[in-house]
Amino acid sequence: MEQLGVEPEEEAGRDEEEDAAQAMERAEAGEAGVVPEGSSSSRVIVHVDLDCFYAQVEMISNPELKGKPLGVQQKYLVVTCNYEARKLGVKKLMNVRDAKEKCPQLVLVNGEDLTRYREMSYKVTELLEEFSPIVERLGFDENFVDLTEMVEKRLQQHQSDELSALTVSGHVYNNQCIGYKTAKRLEALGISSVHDLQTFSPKILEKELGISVAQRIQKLSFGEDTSPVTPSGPPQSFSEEDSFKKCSSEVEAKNKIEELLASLLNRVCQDGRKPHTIRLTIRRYSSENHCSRESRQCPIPSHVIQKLGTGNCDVMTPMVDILMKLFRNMVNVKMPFHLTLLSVCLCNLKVLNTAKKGTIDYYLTPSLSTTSRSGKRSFKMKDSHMED
DNA sequence: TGGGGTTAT
DNA sequence: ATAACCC
Repeated sequence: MEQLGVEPEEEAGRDEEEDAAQAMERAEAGEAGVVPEGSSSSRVIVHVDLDCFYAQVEMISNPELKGKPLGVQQKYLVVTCNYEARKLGVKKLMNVRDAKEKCPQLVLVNGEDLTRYREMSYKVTELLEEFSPIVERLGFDENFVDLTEMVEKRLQQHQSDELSALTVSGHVYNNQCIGYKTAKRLEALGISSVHDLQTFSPKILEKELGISVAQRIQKLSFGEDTSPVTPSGPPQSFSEEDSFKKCSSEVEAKNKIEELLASLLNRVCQDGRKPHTIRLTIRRYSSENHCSRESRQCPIPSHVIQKLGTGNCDVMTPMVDILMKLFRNMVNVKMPFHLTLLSVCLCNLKVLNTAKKGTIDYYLTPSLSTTSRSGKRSFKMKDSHMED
């Protein structure tokens, strides 16, 4: 086996940060899996998966909720719930009506505003980054930490003062992942179990799914995942969306877009980097094909970018104007329309910098090097003079 | 089915 | 710009 993974158990009713810290302590204590014998390819990766994260954040915010069956509601869905609620039959992504029917005592809090969840989520990631900078986020509540280097260092120390080999506990991370679309295609090939996939002809699978997907999922079917833990760093995009039963007029749309944009501007202001692209996404009402969205994006004019984060200058107006142009590009407002979702995204984030052309800093600045992978702690920016 | 995110094409 | 994936 190339890789061992560990999924630390979380404990109910604890502060999320404590959970993460305890998991790491256990990993440090040697409970994480490691293969000492020479194989240089073996890695130690801890998977920290927080259960019912939103519900836990809510219980920390309001301790009176602890001990009660609690669900977090977005629109008419209970997106997650605590263990008390689960015991009483509430499931993730359950309809509010079904949940109330199953569990009349269920306490519901609204979780449509993700601000506090997002903040707590990054606190957890930052905590894990103290152990190793190689932390990859998956959603708001999962982190993968590559502890290979840390463990190897400790192993060397250990070997010098003790003659024993370390005993290893921990289990192979069980990867049963296959997305919806791929699952359908596999089923059409008669593949419905992990075993089916393990024994299926690699050649035919490659023809069917393309070499990249085919080889990857077949390795996964044997529990082998050699993909690196890629440090997530700061987010690549900021977006806010709102879904609703019906939006059928331009003014209505504009009001909602203004709301979304206002929150986004706060977030982007706190981040410090500047978005160079803006995108508007819509979902049209339709009986079928509910999943499909359409979007339009465009560069943010540089004079608008400069005003970002300066607070007093009105950046809303020009940006709303841009968004409404994108809107009318997608929606013929002279015809009746029915939208069920609007989303605004600010992306293509660039670090502002003091680097002048021709200096060492200029060439060392990630946002100016061609690939621009928004450098995080590797390059801390100082004062923000601008010369974009 | 929410309100986010990422990468590949 | 979209599609597919993740939570």
